[in-house]
Amino acid sequence: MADSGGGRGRGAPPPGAGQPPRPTISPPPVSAYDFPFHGDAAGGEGPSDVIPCPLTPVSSSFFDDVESEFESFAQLVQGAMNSFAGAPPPPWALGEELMDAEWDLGCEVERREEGDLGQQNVEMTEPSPIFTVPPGISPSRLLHSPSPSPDPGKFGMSHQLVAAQVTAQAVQSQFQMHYEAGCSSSLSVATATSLAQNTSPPISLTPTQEMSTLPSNTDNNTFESGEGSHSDQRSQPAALIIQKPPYDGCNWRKYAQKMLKGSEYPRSYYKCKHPDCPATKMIERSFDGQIIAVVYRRQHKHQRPQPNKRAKGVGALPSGSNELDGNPIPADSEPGSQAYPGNFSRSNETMALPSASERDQASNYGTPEQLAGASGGEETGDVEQMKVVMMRTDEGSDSEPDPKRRKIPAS
DNA sequence: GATATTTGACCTGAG
DNA sequence: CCTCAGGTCAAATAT
Repeated sequence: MADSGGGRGRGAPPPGAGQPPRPTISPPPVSAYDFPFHGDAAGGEGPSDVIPCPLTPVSSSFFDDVESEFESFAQLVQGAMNSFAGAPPPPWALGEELMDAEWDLGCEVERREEGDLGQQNVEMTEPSPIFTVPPGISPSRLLHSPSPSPDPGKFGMSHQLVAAQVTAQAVQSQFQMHYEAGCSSSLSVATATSLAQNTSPPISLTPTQEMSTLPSNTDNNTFESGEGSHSDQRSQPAALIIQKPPYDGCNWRKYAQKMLKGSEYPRSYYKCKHPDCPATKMIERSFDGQIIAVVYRRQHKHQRPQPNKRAKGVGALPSGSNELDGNPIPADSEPGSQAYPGNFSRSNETMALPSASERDQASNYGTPEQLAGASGGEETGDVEQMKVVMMRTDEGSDSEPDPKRRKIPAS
């Protein structure tokens, strides 16, 4: 009710000020264990290495926490970093990997909540490297990053948040690297972008603008920049860039936007336009328009549009399939960015111009098999149950009925 | 005029 | 049982 009243309107406030150079982080290969579920939903082709979607719990609390427990937090981060550091930063296209992984899983990336984070935290500390911190980025930097309003009391959470943040950063960085390299893979998932970019001078650990630049397939990702042109974005990271939700291959319709309590950024809710598709996704964006986190919920019940392996291209929509739902591509869908990953299960090859969207898409769609399975009734009897939580292993995610379903009016 | 987005209200679940 | 927070709906508005 009233919560949304806060900051509605995703207006994009003035971009914060300049941002520090983006650090480079190379995400290391992640083991499937990261994704407890989905083993091969993809149809078997799924990559064994799955990278957890970097959903970063973005919220002001993060900063708060961080600040309050700065030291501890630093330590925590450092520890995590150390672990990561050990992993070799393969130049592989993270985006693709991610995509595949997500896709295979049909992954529903779920933003880890505080509680969930706890687990994450554990993982972070564990030897299993979620990502490595390349020379470009120094953990110390992260550690030293200033944090805005401290909020003592949430220590535990801060760690988790931090961890998540770091992960996200890593991923983001990676994506960016790819982009720059010419790889168009992008991370649609939650990347922690500068959480505090403008809001506060805080943590510099966020590669922020990366996201903004990333998708830049110029034509595909339609960024809404206050004024700037896409080209500028590349060079001007600080510019206010509003990233549109990544195109997943299906059309999403924004049906709501809300300000979360602990978050400084509003969360946008999108629904798959497909009639039967219960898939929804939530995107958190910073005021700058950067995507901070993307969470997918439920799987698409419909078949994913067939990507004709056409690379993006403005007119490269997959033939006919582009209309995924028969609807014109909404702004959110990022017209033009349709490079669907070939199949739900795999898309690497197709990704000529993978954009964040692709990844996104992958994450939501079930692979054909999955889809079928869903209907068939494997465990997916209901897509809703498909809620796969990236690291949430403790909860019975499968038993999740429907997060919050509004009661249906009797009439 | 149609479609998409915005926004307040409502509902549900968790604490 | 109550309150809080999150998620969704639907009307209003914008494009």
